[in-house]
Amino acid sequence: MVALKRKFLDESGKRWFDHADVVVALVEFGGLHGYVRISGSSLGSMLEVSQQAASRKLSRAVEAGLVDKRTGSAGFEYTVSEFARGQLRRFLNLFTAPLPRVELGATVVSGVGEGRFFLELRGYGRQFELIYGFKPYLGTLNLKADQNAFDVFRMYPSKIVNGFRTGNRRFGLVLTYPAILRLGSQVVECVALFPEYSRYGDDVVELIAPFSIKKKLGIADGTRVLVTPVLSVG
Amino acid sequence: MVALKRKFLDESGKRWFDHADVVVALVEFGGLHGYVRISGSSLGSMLEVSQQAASRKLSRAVEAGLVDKRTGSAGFEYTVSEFARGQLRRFLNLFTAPLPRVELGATVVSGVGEGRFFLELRGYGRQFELIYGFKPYLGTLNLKADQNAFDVFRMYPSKIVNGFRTGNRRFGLVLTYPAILRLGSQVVECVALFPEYSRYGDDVVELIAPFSIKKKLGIADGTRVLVTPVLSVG
DNA sequence: ATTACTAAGCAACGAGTAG
DNA sequence: TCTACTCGTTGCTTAGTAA
Repeated sequence: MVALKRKFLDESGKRWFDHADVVVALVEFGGLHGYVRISGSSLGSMLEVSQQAASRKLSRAVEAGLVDKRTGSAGFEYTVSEFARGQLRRFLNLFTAPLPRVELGATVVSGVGEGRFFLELRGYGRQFELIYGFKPYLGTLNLKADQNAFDVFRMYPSKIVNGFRTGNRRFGLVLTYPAILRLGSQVVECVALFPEYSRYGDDVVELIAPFSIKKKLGIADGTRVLVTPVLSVG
Repeated sequence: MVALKRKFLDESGKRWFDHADVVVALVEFGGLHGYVRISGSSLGSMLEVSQQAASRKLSRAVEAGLVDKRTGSAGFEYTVSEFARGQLRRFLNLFTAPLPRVELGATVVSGVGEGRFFLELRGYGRQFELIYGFKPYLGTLNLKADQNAFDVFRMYPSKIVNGFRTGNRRFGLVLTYPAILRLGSQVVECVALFPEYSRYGDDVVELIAPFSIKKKLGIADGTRVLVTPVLSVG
């Protein structure tokens, strides 16, 4: 049972917002469309820090690969790196994109039964009840979506189930999203789970409901279904 | 001669990127569309800092007015404040808006002749020459634009003229942008200046060129002109 | 003018713990 | 469980200065 750590955020140190001051300043002064000639002291006066601090911040942002540096005729010039632009694009997308009404196509797959194990843990179970007001059926329905499901769900407000530790074992947090599952004309309200530690990738959705979804809808592995993130259940 | 400090960036401490980690995490977990239930320890595990640090960061972001806090059924809930959303919107604009081909309508106004004084300072003059390759005529043409000119120009890559100090006097930095000035069919390539310290507001554009623009175009106070930011002169 | 070093001060961090 | 306190340590920031 190898659990992978899901990256809710990028790797520390290489996240653009670890160097947000430098990146934002560069963007504000045109560093998105080309190299900007800027000295440590100028950056310092804009960010209201010393020349030394500003120079250091710049070097570190360059080291982290978020800012590109070159030598111009009148000193060093900097621009926002393509790597940082990529991260920014994703972030801005979250900001500007209206909540999409997406019906994710997905195929029912079989889990390994560990969903039951986790749901039985008081640390998780109590939180689910508190947040959603129902005692979940002790088993998850696993779907393999046709695309990256987490990227779709994460645009919605998550209800966070906090992690905890029992004895010497740590259990990670779980991002949960209210969802609707469709099979033909049948509709089930449920909750999608994206655990911090999971055996699955971002295209797998684990669903819970107050009852066995499989039995209620009469589905088996391989059945095609549609799943949609929603703002709230009920 | 009262010089106002132009705000290139927002006030320190109340800038969203001073709390970028918290704001970004909140956005990533849906805090844009409503309150998100999140504990210090959860935020900590996402940002890879301790529970204490995460709680502190949250409180500080709340104090700064960037994050709103409320008490939910299962603990505190947070959302990105409208104040922060405003800052983010402006930032996103810089990022997503294509460089607009704007012709700013403006009226020629008379300055107080201090343009000449600043241009004569070696600290500025040498940098202008180095960057733009011409010795500026010792006087600025001042325009009062019909809208906030700085907000338009700042979408373009700026060439920064660094500040300096002579004796005990400090001279702030100047953001400069290549521009084109139009009067009827006549066109002049010039450079727009937005000094850190200025007597004017963001709707006033100070222009320099290798020659006297006023004489070349035969204009006087009150003449209507059009000014357009461009990527480069020549 | 610039960047970058060192030393001293101070703010932020994590560990432990209380409420 | 949570938040929030203290405290010792770490690491960032600044001033001064060299190159």
